[in-house]
Amino acid sequence: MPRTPQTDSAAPRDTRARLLDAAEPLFACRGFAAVSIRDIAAAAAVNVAAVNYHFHGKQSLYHEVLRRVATGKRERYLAAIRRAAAPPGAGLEDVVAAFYRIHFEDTLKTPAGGNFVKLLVREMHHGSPEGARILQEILTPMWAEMTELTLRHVPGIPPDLAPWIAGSLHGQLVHFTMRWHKAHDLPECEPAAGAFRTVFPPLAEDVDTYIAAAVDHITRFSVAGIRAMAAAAGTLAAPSLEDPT
Amino acid sequence: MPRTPQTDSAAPRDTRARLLDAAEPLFACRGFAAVSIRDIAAAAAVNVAAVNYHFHGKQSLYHEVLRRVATGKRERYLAAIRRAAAPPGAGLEDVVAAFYRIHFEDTLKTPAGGNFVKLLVREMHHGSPEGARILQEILTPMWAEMTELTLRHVPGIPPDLAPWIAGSLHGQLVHFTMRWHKAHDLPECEPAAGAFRTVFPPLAEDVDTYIAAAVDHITRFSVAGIRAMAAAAGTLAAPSLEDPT
DNA sequence: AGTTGTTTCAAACGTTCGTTTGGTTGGAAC
DNA sequence: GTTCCAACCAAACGAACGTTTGAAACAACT
Repeated sequence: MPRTPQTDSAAPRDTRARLLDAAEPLFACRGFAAVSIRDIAAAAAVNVAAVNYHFHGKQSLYHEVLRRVATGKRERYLAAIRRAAAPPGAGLEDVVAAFYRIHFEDTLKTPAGGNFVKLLVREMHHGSPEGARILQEILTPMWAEMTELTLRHVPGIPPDLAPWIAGSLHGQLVHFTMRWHKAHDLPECEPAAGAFRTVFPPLAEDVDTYIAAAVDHITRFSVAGIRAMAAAAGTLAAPSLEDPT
Repeated sequence: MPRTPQTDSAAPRDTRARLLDAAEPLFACRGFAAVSIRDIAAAAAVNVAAVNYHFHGKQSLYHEVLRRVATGKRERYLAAIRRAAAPPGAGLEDVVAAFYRIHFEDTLKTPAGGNFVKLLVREMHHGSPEGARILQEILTPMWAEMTELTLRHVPGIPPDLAPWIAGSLHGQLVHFTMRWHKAHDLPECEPAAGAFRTVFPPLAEDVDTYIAAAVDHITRFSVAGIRAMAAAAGTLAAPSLEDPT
């Protein structure tokens, strides 16, 4: 039987939840290997053995963090999409802009969203099969729906071109998301911020200004790209750029 | 006085060079922390102490690897640009396509280029200030020239829009570069390939097919985007998408 | 009060890591 | 032949890590 915790003082939350809360930003900022369970235990103000008691080990704690941020992101996304409720006469611009705005608002302005995208990028670039599997399982349907909803609004896109367009959208999304975090996060989280800002100068100092400009740019840039793909696909099947015969 | 090495047998290259050659793919695939100097020494078939003798330690070896791949990339890029020699009447499409083709040919088809881009992405996402500084110092002029050469061919782009366009180009470049590596590299280098292929299905099985399709797509998509930015900038200063008044 | 089962903790365990040590090798300089 | 020194190597060192241990603390129940 679970006892009501509490030893003596204030309000010690469930040790398990405190570990998850403490581990999430640490893993997001420094990665799995660079965070020791002693760091996590210290941040959560609990004993090191608590990690192996409440979870089976460091790996399981990390996987639990991944599961939590992924499901959180999915739920916030679904809620935001429901709230944004595409108007009847919405065009491609509106849909693309709405998706990007939802993502940036969540990812750049909330700690949970920021941790999610950092863990996601990290896991996709450096991760274990198990970690990538956890994220992929939770997020794949959400991404598929995003792509499908976007491309539904432009006719004449052959199915084999859709993943290319989705790739261009995703690449820009990741770039402009990480660009903000790399340049504006606390130094303890982004130690290489200086060099990054030299290569990619900050495009705005205020979050809301950045989001507005980023949504505006990506939408304009991508909608033109998508329309060009549709137009080219409408004229001939697989045109080659350097063979104008 | 450096003696000619050679103890007895065949042709034992300089131990220093062998360490660099062995360390480069290991660091590129697994990252700095996940590679031990014992791994490197074993791959180079030398003693572990050689790392601290020829370099000052693991970190210095890693920085030397970074320096070598970055300068190698820059030299190959300059040679390729000189070889590609923009024809007099070259349009925006030709310039953009040439840049992407040069990059993909180097990054997807040569081990050195593959190691470079993996180390670069890793260092930009997870790196130390010193590592990022090394790469930034060597690559910044090259990237600035790439952007300048590209945007020179389209008039009417205000200077403050250039970094946004460069970001869109860079984001797509990284996405489609890593997309190939993640899906087609050896399992020992990409352990999460399975999950990655689920989220981002492979777009081609042959490298040359992939490069041709990627260059074609990114060029068409991006040129349309760039032209749209130029057109919008030509009509009004900073038009807002959702304020059509 | 006593028993039970869960939770916490200080301490230690065994491993792996980067680095250092002390000594050997082997060709070049005298 | 002797000296010299860069190069190499087996072995060990100290630190940091993830994990385990055994006992103490605590609330709930009889």
